[in-house]
Amino acid sequence: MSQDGPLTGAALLELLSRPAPEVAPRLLGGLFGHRNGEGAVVLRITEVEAYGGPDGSDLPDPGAHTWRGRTARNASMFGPPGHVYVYFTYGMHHAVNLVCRPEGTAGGCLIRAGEVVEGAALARARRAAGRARPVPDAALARGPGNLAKALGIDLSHDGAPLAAAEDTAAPGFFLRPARPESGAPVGSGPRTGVSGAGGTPEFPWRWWLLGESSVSPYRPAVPRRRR
DNA sequence: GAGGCGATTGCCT
DNA sequence: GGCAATCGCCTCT
Repeated sequence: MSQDGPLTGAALLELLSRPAPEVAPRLLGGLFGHRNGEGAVVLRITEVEAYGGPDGSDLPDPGAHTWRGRTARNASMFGPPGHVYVYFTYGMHHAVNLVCRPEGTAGGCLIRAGEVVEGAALARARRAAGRARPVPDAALARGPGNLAKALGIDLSHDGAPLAAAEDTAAPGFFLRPARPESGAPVGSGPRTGVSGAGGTPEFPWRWWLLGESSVSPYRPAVPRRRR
């Protein structure tokens, strides 16, 4: 994939090399897109969460998949920045993170929600699969599982590189962060669905654009009942 | 090798 | 608001 737009590629890598809680708010309002053989879907990011590293690291995060160290599943989170970490959960949902921090250190930003600004027809078709009712446009990419589905993302994309600008011909991912001076009102709070210490107000590592209908509702982690 | 559970979602009551 | 669906990964035996 064409990796380096002249200046933007370097700027993107510089941004993504920082700790995730620093990067995440900067992603709000930016564009994130994915193109494959079916076409491209592009989002304006409206909700993100930051995740850190393992116990004993310089950014320990008991709510992160990396908390117990590197495994085959989370290896991408320890990889170089400017790539994506895709995981599969609940037996049916995928979610996508942008890997942050230099290689060897773990961190990432979970893209939780966005407003579809390009490829809405394709996103609608993907989201409609297996459903009785149509999906409102504001909900096409509301929630990490829905967002991954709208973008056509699955485990085969884990570790894929991120380009700094959209190449309208090449398949793959691209990211265009928001301009730092864009002063849109932002909310922040505890991360959704994170259990244990990582879900406490001490980790207010979720950010969203206020007043956006595509932002997912907050849900605290619910301990699963035993059968 | 087995068992538990999850950075969720959508339907049902 | 409650809860089933569904399976790969992780932990423990």
